[in-house]
Amino acid sequence: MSAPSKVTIGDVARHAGVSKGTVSLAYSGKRPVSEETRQRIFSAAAELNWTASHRARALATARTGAIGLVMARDPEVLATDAFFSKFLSGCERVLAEHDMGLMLHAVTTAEAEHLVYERLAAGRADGVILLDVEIDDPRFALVQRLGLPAVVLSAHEPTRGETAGLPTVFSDDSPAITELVALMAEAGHTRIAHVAGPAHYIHGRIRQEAFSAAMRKRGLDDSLVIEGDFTASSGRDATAQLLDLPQPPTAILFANDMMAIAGLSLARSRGVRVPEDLSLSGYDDSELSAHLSPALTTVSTGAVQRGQLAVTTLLAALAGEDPGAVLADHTTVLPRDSIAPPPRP
Amino acid sequence: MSAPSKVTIGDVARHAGVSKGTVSLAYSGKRPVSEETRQRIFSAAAELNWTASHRARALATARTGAIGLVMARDPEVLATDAFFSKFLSGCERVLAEHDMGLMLHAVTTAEAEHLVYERLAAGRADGVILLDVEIDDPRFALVQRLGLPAVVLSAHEPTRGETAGLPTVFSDDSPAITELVALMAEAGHTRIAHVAGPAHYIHGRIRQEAFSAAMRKRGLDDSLVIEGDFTASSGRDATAQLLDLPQPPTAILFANDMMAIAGLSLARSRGVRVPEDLSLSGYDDSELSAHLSPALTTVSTGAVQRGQLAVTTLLAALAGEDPGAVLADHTTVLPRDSIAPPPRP
DNA sequence: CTGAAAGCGCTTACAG
DNA sequence: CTGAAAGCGCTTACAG
Repeated sequence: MSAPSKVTIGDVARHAGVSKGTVSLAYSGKRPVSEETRQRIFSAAAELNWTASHRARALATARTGAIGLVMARDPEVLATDAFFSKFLSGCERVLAEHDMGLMLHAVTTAEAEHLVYERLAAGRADGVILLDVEIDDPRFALVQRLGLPAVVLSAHEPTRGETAGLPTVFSDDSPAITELVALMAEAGHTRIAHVAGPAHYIHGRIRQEAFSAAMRKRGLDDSLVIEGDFTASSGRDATAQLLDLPQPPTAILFANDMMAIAGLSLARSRGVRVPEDLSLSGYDDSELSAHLSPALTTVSTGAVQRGQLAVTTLLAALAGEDPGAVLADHTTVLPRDSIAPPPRP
Repeated sequence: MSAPSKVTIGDVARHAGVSKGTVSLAYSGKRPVSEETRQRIFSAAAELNWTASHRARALATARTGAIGLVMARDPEVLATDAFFSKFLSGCERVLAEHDMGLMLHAVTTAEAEHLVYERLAAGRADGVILLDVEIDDPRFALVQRLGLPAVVLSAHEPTRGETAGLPTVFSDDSPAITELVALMAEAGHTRIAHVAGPAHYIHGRIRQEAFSAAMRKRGLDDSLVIEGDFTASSGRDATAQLLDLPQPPTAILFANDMMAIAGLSLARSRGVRVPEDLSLSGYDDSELSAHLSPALTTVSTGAVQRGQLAVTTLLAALAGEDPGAVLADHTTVLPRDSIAPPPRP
């Protein structure tokens, strides 16, 4: 059990009777190497149990072989977020193909976040993906100042200048919201409330705007909106507030599953039947939502595909292309049992 | 916006009129540098906007400055797992202090997992933390063969040889389970069931063994055990199975919150009142559990502290110490509203 | 198809 | 307290 892996490309070269350059070429395939010497090299490497040092390669190629991802949300919230781990797994899928890795950072303050991006830019990552983007997000300027390649993940098609010219992968959250409103309205609901996500997030704002637009287009009152923060606790509180209204809504559209599930639980504990007395919908398609009783109508956001697309787009940018704004169209409403006609008055 | 960061330590040295070595020393403090030249160096660096290249430093020091973490669970399951993101945030806390990062990999097959460890060992990480450990986990031998420093996270004190001599951070899951059984038994329950996690995981097995031991010690029947897989879907199915019994249990102890929440939802949809007709408990303290109605009695596992401790321990191992087995004693039962006396027969 | 050599940008003995 | 130089282990023009 003595320290292994001290064998270098030089040892392999010597063992195979070739130069270090040839060993390198045999693996990279960047120039032809005769079949015979290639075999000699491979068996020498196998015999010596050699693997190229990632650190040396990184310095020589000026590539770290990793992308950065920084999560700036409270870990408690992240914990129950259906999006992240699926997104991560999508990223990993394409990173693995390219022999790359993912540097993950969790921060809780703005200063810490700033620092992390500086460290990433200093050679710990070749580029980053920007999540939970805000209006005029300060990170847009930061990554550009740092010369750190980045792609931003957004919830709608960026208007000009909105993402400061950075490559963007966007899904449009609006159609799904419109569809949910339609589902509720067509079941006969007229008093429909929305428990929104924070409006400073683009995805929070977009969902709320889509809700209002859809309601108004049907001539319905769109004023029943409470802003939550994606946590179960805010979902529960918002639901309590709505149920306490003199004219409580008969349907509530939540901006994510966690808030919806907490709301569902609260409603039932008050003797409000779901969906007979109250219809509900979530957003994000968490595993729980499908296995609740009743199962929660929600929206699958194609988080895995967005992860894949985000990485693909970042790699394209690293290769010198300008990917522009690319659409991820995997958002789908999943109608389940939590929406039914409203009770007779 | 031309490519920045092409400024090197040599530029700074020249600008400050010193050697590259002195610049290096001024920052690392590994040898004294006169206050005056230090200032010259710092202002030169500031003026040129220089930051040391992480890649070059990594090669020179034979340290990557990152630890590896590989998640081998289904992303759908991870998504709703209360443990990971808190654990990650704990890791980050101490990594940040040491100017280090975290390489995260998500894999779904055993081969992929094997490959990931080889890549990590090739210089992408200085060490790894082993999660979701199994009996005779093949990774123990793998990391040792690869010469990859590792610490394992376990759910009980390792018996000799169990973790192959690797440094181990363990929390003992047994006392919390014993306490939950006591809570239920003292409320008057005798037919208590357990919906377990997979027995091939150490934490799954330990919780189940603790359940059986606690039940037997009280002279209660410990045979009502169903093995789930930590998903909401398995929690729902197991609960259905239990409620369909001719003599259904009056209390169910679940091995994690997700299964418990799905079980709670199913029970109520069948008209079974919680906690009046059925008492329930979870494990992991997910954010949702506290904001459900009724709030779920569960177990806080100190995931953040365990993350911190795991990294601290790994850093100690990297520094050449032998940390042995260290106890993380932050497991606490959180009594809430989901346990009450059983209904009168 | 292959070799010898320079270079990537730091750190760290070795001298002074 | 400081400098000059070697070294970390690869890759990649440059020659042949």
